[in-house]
Amino acid sequence: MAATIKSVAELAGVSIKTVSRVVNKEGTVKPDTLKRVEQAIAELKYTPNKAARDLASNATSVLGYVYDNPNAYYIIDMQKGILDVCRKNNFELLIHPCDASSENIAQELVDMVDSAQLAGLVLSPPLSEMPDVLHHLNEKNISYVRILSGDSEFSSTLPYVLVNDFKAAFHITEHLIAQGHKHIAFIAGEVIHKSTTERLNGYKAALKKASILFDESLIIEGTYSFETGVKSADVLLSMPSRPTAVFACNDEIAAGTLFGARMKGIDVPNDLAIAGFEDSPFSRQTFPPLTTASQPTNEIAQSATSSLIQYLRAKKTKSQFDNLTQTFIPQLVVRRSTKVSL
Amino acid sequence: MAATIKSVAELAGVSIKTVSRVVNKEGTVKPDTLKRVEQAIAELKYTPNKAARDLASNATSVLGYVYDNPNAYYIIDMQKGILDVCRKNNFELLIHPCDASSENIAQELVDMVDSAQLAGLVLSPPLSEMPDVLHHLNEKNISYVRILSGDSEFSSTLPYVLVNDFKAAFHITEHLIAQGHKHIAFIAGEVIHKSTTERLNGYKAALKKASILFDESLIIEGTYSFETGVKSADVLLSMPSRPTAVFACNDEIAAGTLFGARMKGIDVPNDLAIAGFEDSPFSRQTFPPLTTASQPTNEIAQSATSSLIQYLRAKKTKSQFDNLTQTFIPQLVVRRSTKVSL
DNA sequence: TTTAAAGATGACAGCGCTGTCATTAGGTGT
DNA sequence: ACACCTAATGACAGCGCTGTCATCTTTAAA
Repeated sequence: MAATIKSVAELAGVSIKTVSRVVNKEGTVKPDTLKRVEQAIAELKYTPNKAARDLASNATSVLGYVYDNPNAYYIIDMQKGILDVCRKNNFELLIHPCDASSENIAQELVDMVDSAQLAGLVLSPPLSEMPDVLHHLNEKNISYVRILSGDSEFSSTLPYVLVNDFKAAFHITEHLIAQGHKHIAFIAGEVIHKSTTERLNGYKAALKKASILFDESLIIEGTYSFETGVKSADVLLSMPSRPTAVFACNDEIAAGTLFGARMKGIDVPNDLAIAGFEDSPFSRQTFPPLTTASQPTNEIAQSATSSLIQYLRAKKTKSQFDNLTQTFIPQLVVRRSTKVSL
Repeated sequence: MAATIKSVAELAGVSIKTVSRVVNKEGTVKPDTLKRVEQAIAELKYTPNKAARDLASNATSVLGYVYDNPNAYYIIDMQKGILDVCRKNNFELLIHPCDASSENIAQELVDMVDSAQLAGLVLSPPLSEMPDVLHHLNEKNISYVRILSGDSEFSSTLPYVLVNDFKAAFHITEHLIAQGHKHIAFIAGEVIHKSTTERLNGYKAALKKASILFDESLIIEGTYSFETGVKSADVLLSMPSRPTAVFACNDEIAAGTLFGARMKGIDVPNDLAIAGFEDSPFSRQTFPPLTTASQPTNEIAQSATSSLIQYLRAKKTKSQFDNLTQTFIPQLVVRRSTKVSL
């Protein structure tokens, strides 16, 4: 049978409470006692029983990662990042894919947290940006950390991590302009994603800086999907004065646009430059490879998760929680889809 | 505070044990008692405390999904399938990405199961096919279900699910032959994946059936990666008598091959037909879209997970476990990369 | 009607830990 | 020497459930 706290205590010649103190790093144990206990733990290969722990301390150590995002790579990266931090802190991770457009998504999440007895939630867009969801969580006093698109910090009791899509989009558009483009189309993703409007604003800002008139007809609304790209290519390429460049809101759209351009025999980047966003693995594998903006998803996830855990600890001990918000700026990656000579 | 079994018992006017019986569907409760208890549960919105349950029953209800697979889509699909079944059965899922090529992967897994106190493991290739890993798990009496490539059932106390890559590869190759190809190259993935050899064997069998001589020089060894495809295209296309078709072991390789062919100005499918495997989302999005074989990953995951849960139940009650192995055959999906008129 | 067997329910210990509070040991100052 | 304080440790209840076994109730057979 597995070792218990009792067997460790006996071997070390101390009470179980002292073992508990060592395991929980309470720090009020004499150095030599500490050593004896640690040795006993090692010898018996003791691992604290999670269930007993949770039960006794009336607090679980399971976080939930809730997502609704079509990008498998993004999710996998997020998961890895969250997991890394969870492991280091003895937390577990529960995965919960869901449908953000569902009628009662807020209730679903609350119920889920309840029934799975979660300590807290990691929310990525678009869930992290839905007022209704946040409101319900707040009401039930559920802890969560948000990853969201934005460029300015704001005050909040709960932790959050920002991704500055505005600046990244600005840089991409500037790059396009630097290649000589003046007619630059913008293909948007779901408007429910704040990233869409942030990226659009970055695009607009760059145009303005270059004194290029913003042309409403060059904006196409769609979803973060390959299909949107294909359809948009169709629309854009049959315009009387067609754009010479396209800034797609993500790589999927960009890949679709590329596909659509191909269908029409349009050469990329000579006849049409295409830029994406997110640096998905396949953005390197299209022909030609896509210019894009790369965000350190893994790091973002880690940062968010450790903030959440710190918050939970502070909450438990009722101590002060310093909400040190990190901001990440996706970096421009130039590839052949926007530049001939590379 | 949240309702406990005690409060439910009081409200229903029964003992806590009876509530426990209802919650666990033991079936030895009178219909009207049952109704009273159920009503009390609903009224108090009672959810059993997982920690207490696990502690008292000395068994956790957390499964682990261990994977080392470069295909994000595959993993996401697997996860969803596993999760669906877990939810229905009140199990939780712990995700554990790992590196199969690591020296002490077996030990890592054993330790992980230990420290996270897992009930069982879901193993997908290549881990499900590594004798050393399985051996270690067996030694520690850890329960697991395997998803693996194979075409014949075999006896095993532990559950497993088969994916018949042989037949699927056979069909793909036959399709290529039907298009008039006689010079068909095969680009292999990691040999550690049994799927690689299964697919190669399917390829060989189809050639044989069509009386086409197997040509060793048309076989290229590589990894399941885009890069392998690019490099292979280079090699194949500079052969004196170059192949007219390529069967790539997965879509990534196929996409790479397509990319490589493009670089050389080779037209697909007219000058070179390319088939992949796995039906990854991007196989639809290359230009031209890839012919491939589609496996119902989600179903496979579900099947595997429910087998595992059944096994665990049987083990707990020491009853007979019927190892009903399911076999899945990936289906041929024909797209333009192998066929001009479509 | 009596009696045994089966069915339904309850009492209670105990799973392995943490929190609370009591106790003991080890200084410090007078 | 004493009281006095702090640091280190231990005793013990109890977290919310399940398993075991005892008890009570019903049903069917004699």
